[in-house]
Amino acid sequence: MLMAAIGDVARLAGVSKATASRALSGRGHVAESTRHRVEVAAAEIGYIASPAAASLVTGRTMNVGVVIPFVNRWFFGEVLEGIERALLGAGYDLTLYNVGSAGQDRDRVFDFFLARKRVDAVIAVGVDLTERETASLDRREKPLVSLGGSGAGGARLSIDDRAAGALATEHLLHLGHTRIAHLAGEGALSNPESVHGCRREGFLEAMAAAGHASEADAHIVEAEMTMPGGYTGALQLLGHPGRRPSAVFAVSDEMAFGAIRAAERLGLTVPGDLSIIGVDGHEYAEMFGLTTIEQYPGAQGRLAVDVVLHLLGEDLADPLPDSGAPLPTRLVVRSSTTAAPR
Amino acid sequence: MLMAAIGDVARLAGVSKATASRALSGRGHVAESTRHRVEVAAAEIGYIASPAAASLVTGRTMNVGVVIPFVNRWFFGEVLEGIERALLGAGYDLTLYNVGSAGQDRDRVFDFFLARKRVDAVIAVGVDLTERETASLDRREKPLVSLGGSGAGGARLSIDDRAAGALATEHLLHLGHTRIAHLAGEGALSNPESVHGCRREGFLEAMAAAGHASEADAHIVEAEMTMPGGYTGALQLLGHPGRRPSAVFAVSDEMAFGAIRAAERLGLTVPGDLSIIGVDGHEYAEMFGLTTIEQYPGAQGRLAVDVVLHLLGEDLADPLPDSGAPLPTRLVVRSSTTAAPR
DNA sequence: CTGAAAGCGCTTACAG
DNA sequence: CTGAAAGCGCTTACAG
Repeated sequence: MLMAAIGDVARLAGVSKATASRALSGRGHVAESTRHRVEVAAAEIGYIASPAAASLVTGRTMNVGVVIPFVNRWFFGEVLEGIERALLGAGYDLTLYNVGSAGQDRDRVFDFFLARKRVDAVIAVGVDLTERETASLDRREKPLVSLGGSGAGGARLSIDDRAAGALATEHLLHLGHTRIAHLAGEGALSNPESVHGCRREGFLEAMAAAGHASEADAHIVEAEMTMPGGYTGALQLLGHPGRRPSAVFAVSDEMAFGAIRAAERLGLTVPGDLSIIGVDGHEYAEMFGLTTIEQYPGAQGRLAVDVVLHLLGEDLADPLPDSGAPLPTRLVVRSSTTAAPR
Repeated sequence: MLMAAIGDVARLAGVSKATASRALSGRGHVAESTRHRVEVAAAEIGYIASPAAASLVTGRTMNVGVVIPFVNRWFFGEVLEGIERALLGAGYDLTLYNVGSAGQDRDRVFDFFLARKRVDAVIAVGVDLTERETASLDRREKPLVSLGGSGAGGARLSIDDRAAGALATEHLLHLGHTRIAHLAGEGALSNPESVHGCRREGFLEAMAAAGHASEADAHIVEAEMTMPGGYTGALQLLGHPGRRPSAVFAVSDEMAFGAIRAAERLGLTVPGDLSIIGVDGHEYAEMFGLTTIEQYPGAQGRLAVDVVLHLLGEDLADPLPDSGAPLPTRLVVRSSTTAAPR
């Protein structure tokens, strides 16, 4: 009684376990009256199927693993919430693997945790996957969807980070700025395929196209993609006497917020003395008056789930959008950018 | 071959499935040489046990459910990361249920997802649990640890929120402030058992003890516990002509950051015109120069896991600290608070 | 539309 | 120390 099994339901409803199973799962034909009797019986004794038993025979766990390097940075948190909601809605569980850069923990997750038959599929968020990692999932025939980040294999979803970097830069160029600095993410130079690497490329391209290639190179500072990272990086950029930039393109909104504070600390007004643009559409952007290239991480997470469900053979109400097309972004101009001082 | 079973390992090692199982799990006696042969065989064919099969017979899933209302607020994100790391280290999976205030989603999580035999235990973070919810877990004999939040049943871990609120207020009183406002969390008044409800109580107690009871009541504003919430709330508090407070106790650091920006926007200097104190020890606190009552959410998450493992009968290396004792906090004074203007 | 039987891949008494 | 057998709780061909 403590843990009613399907046999108990069957007995109470006066049917076989097979029929009870069919009635409850909705697979296979069952007479309407029978189904009703089974449902009543199940409700009466509070029957809930054992996922382990079901999984053992069906091979499906109704569980999706999510590999994500951060939980506490806005973009990642939003994606995670979007994924969770969509998965829950579809009756799936979400198993969280919070692992970042390569290392022991990450190997353990891929080699042990994900290799077991515990998840039906994997969503990797902002992870630069190694060949070994994708191959491992491939071998186990686990569908893989990756959102942002680099690596071959699996379905890939991402905005056009290079275009976003170029657009942000062009916005500043368009306002007449030429001394434009870039607050880049750590490893942007050494890892050009990464999200922040691509945005840096976009910055350089736009600057080169406008004839400021040499200017650009000298004005890139890499820092942690957080508000304190942006603060520290911007202090470095703005405190240097002489060639102070008149505009900064920050690779993320969180860094841009830090840059705003750094400017204020140095007595510079934004945007009077310094224009600042970010990328993300962070929920604080409005409060900071930040011009940014919005993206929609919550929707991205939900889309990743749609793709996963599709790969798992679930019928979806809505058709999937064009695969391969970059995810939507939008330039939102606020008060942190203005025309270059004459 | 694609998915090697324990029978394959046994055959290759020339032993029975029972022996292979014992050798691999470490339960029961196996000759050293036999164990070695089995391990070699398992490694050779890349054998990984099916958790579903094991769980079906042992009744253990090696999986802990975490119920958490936010992922993207600093305290919650830190707790979640702490829990994840500790669980992973102990070989457990973490299933994430991102549900907040009561509602359909939350009922579904407790009635369906958590009721199944899919998790061995539950950690609830910052959730005010209803009796029905704790009873449901109790009935299924699922250990429950809750961190912050209210509700009977299960092991409870939390800082002394009332004391934290009182201490923050006393710090300001000690500096000579009397017109002290409180930026409270939403629902602090209507839900006095909640985290922000307790901190509000502490504020009122300290103010009353100092003879400023009537002053206090008039200076409480409730807002969302985020930076924009703090910004909006503080604008309201500070923009009102006449009786402007000289100090603000914000229920969380994130709100305090918003209050700092609001003050600046209104042309007030911090701490010259306004002292501000928060609670949390947010990673941005140093950058903002914020005086705060630190707590240690990462360590809290790890501790919650220790308690859960203990309840699950796992032997722990370190003994558990006093149960019942509040979790540690520490007043860290920075540049956002100073003596009251004369 | 329904039931009897087999089987998913493990672990665990029970013998020896 | 090791093995044969039973069984965890489901689902799914296979019959009827």
